[in-house]
Amino acid sequence: MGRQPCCEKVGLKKGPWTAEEDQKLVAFLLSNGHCCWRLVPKLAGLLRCGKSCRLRWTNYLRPDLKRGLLSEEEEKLVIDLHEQLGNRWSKIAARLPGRTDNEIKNHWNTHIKKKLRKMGIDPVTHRPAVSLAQPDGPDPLKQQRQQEPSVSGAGADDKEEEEEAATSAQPPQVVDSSASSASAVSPSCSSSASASAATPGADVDVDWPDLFEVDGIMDIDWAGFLSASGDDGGCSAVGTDMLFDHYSDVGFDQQVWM
DNA sequence: AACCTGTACAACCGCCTAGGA
DNA sequence: ATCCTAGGCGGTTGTACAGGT
Repeated sequence: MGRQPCCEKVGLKKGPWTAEEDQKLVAFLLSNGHCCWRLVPKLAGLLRCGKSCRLRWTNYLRPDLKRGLLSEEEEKLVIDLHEQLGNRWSKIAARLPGRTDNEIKNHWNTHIKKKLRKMGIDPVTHRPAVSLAQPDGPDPLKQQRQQEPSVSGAGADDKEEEEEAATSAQPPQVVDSSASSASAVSPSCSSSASASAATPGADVDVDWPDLFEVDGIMDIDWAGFLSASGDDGGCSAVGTDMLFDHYSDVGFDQQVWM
């Protein structure tokens, strides 16, 4: 049996993308869009699988992406949305213009999760984590796992448990209200990729040919092209006041965070 | 200066789902 | 109703880099 690979993997390149590959992909997508991701690498002259191209485009090359750290407001929003939606990163990303699910997921796992734990908040339930009463004690994660029923099955069960835990704190009434805002963001940039790429951020006029005079395409300050994004370029330090507000009912010590 | 460890993030993998034949 | 394909999603891994010893 077994599952068919998404594409012929033989002879395909893996690993980090080179600037040249980026240029080829961007040039192709901007001029042609994508009718079918499977054909994109062939037509663009890339030794990559379509899936890889799609990922590279949506997570890294899309011109409407913001770069840099999440702002204070964005981080707060991520926490809010995670509380409602659980690990539905794409849904969360749909509410944050210019951010990708991958980016948010990474930020959550590397930054926010840690901060919440430090604050004594269980990042899954968004409630005070009992086991964190002794921050220097045994690994709170281990204790948490021990408290939970066995999750050796992984997969769907695992997810359901987490969702249940997350939603038990607050019922998931997020009926695709994301749809409205999501449409403005178009994180999946599916069939409208070419359109959204050609007109990133509505009335932004991007001089695309200039892009290819840059060595590594990601050296480009996309934000510079996207004046409509309206943030500070993503370089602002992630503040915490809003988090303190958010969890004020939990009653954690602000000093712990600092 | 060299090595070790931890962190951040890009990329991959496998599963799920929607839509068409 | 069933099968197949492509796209999408979330979890996990790999790697480069920074900081510490």
